[in-house]
Parts: sequence; C-alpha cells; structure tokens
Amino acid sequence: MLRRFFEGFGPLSVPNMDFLLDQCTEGTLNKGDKLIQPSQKVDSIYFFESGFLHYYSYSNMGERVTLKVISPNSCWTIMDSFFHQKSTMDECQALTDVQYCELKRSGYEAIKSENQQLANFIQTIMEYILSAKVVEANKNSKLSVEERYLDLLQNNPAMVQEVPVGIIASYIGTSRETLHRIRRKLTAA
Amino acid sequence: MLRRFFEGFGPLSVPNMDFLLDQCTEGTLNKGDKLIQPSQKVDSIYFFESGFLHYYSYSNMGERVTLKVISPNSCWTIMDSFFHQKSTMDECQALTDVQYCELKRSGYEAIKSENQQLANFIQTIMEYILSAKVVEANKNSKLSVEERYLDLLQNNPAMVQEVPVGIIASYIGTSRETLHRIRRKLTAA
DNA sequence: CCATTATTGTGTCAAATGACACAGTCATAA
DNA sequence: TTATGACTGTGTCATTTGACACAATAATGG
Repeated sequence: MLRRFFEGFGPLSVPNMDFLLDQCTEGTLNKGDKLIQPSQKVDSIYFFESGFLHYYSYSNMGERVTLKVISPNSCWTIMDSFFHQKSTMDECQALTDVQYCELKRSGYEAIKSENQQLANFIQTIMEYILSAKVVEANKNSKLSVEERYLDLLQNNPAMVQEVPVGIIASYIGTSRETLHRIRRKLTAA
Repeated sequence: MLRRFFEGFGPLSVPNMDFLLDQCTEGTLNKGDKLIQPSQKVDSIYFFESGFLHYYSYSNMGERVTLKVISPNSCWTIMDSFFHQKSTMDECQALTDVQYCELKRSGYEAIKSENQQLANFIQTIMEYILSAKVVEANKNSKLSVEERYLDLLQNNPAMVQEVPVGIIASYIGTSRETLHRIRRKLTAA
C-alpha cells in the first residue's frame, strides 16, 4: 500500500523505490493507544494504512481542540517537532485499531542524501503536501460550519461514520450540539 | 534585504547566494494595484520588502473572504497555482504602496538544479514554510477571535495600524462590528 | 447477561454574533 | 474649498451559538 502511495507522486526507479520502502517499518495501534504523548519529540513520519486517529491539543482555557482527524491512506507528522527537533505539547490517539508505517528521521535523512532522484522525489512530495495544506486551510476559511460538514460527508463518509460526533464537531470548529442541529436539519430535508 | 531574508535559513556560499539573488527581479506596486487577477496562473514567488497586501477570494455566497494579509519581510505565492500550473480564482491587491522581489518559476527551477547545496537550501526553506504554515493553522484553531486579535496586536502592530479594520476583521474570521466591540472593550480596560 | 460507561439525541436559556442602518471622521481630487 | 468617497464608530434586533442538564441508546468489560 505504501508503494502505491508513493507512486502517486510520480515515477521512481525500482531500486530507489525499494530503498525508500526499506526505511519504513510497520506497526499497529489498538483503539485508545496514544501514538504521541505530550512533551514528546516526534521523530518519525507516519503513513496510515487503516483506522482513524485524533490529533488534538489544549487551548489556554483548558478545552481540548481537535487539530485534525487523520484518515487512512495519508501521511502525517507534527512538522514543527520533526523538522526542528522540538518537543510538542500536542497529543495523538488512535480512535480505532490502526495499521501504520513509520519512517524515522534517520531514514528520512538517508533518503534525501542517497541520490539526486530521491532528493527530488522528496522535494516533490513536500510541494504537494504544502500546497494541499494551504488549499485546505483556504477552503475552511471560505466554508461555513454546515458546508464543512457537507464537504466531509461527501469526501470522507467513512470518517463521519466511524468517529464520535463530538470529535467531528470539534474538527469542523463547532460544538457537539450545533453539529447535532445541523444533522437534524439535514435528515429532515 | 532579500539577502538577509535568505541568510535566516542557514549558511550559503557566496557564489550560490549570488546565483540565487540573480534570479530575482525587483518591482513596485501602487496602493490599489492588483498583483494577482482572478483566472490568472501564478508563475512567481514574491518577496515583500515594504507594504501590505490583501490576499482574498469569494465564498459560494459571494462574500469576500480574506485568506491572508501579507506583511513585509515575508515570501508568498499561491502554492497550488505555482506548483501545479493551475489558474487561480483568488485575487491579491496592494493595500499600500509595495516594494517586492519576484522569483519566476524558471528561476526557481534553475536554482533547484544548479547544485546540491542550493537544492538542499530550497528544501530547507520549504520545510520551514510548511512547518510554519501548520503551526499557524493550529494556533488559529486554538484561539478565540479576541485572542487572535490580541496576538496580532502583539506580533504585528504595524499591520493593525495600516490595514482597514474590515479587512483585519475578515482576516481573523469575524465581522467589522464584532472586531469593533472587541476593540472598544480593550480600550475600556 | 448484566452493569457500567461512552456516545448520542434533545430542550432551555443566556450570551455572542451578524446584518442593518446611520452618523462622524478623514483623505483625496475636482 | 468643497464635495465625494472610504473608513470608522455605534445602536438595535433577530438569529445563532454554546453551556448545561438529562434521557435514550449503544458499546464494553466483567
């Protein structure tokens, strides 16, 4: 699956692809397990094969804020912690059983310095991720809470089904009750 | 000034720095000029020396949404359009007179393929930008509208002074009136 | 299988917000 | 200088939201 994920970013020679995949190790989490603990330094990039995770933090007023619900077939890390070797105060917990692959920083560095093609490949992936990140942030600015929920229903129905309503609500930036009102209105129509 | 901007990301040999700077051309905008028109393909990365710009788009309901207020001493482009050569529906307009430098895609490609040190340097900058983008998005998730305004006052008072209130309001995700209520409350205290 | 917990559905109400309307201020150009 | 337009300050009011409280249902562990 990881192979197909990488293939999506462009062609890569067979030995280079193998080198890349060799840097990754597989793992699993049970529902409720924490992938990232507070005060931890994040030293890996993760690729999720199946399951959902909750990436969250706490505001000044002590309320839990969902920063992202991580879906299968995507890669994720806490960039700031990974790139600048800082510890993070955020947390990440499995909402279901999870299968993942892990690429440690050493592996990431090895890939970047292995050869020119691999370095360019990583650069291309970075460009994709960065541009996707900005597109997503801008989309959220333009959508209302209700539109964000409809968007989610359309583009990720599995997530809506498998993740608790309260977490979905927090993810799209509202309260559990308000999301419930939206859902009631939608089923009525 | 561009030299100092790049130096902030790490050391670079003199010829490499000169090569990099040679790819950039200077320009100016008058208040009200559009840097990016709708339906345009964005083919450059911009570095702003002085002045403020308004990067915005329109929602489905036809209301103008501020995606970013661009401050001096920062670089900016519409990533999705630049990297994937798509045309954008967004717009960008000078809020004041503006001095900038421009790095065209051809120059960007030339830098990446000039030599290993420059390719790595660009990669490092990308990592910075990506991680900063995510940190900023997460910070916004955690802050209330009022906290975002206070944050802005502290970290970018010049922007608060020079940019119209309505645009600041839209930038922090609220209405002109609500921002006004916040300001009134703050001066009272 | 039952008991316990987690999650969801729902009503009420106070508080915050956005929309609207309009007056005051400031800069700019005729 | 005056007139025009852009921006800001402010009040009212209907709507939306979040907080709280509690019942109903589903999931989980012993």
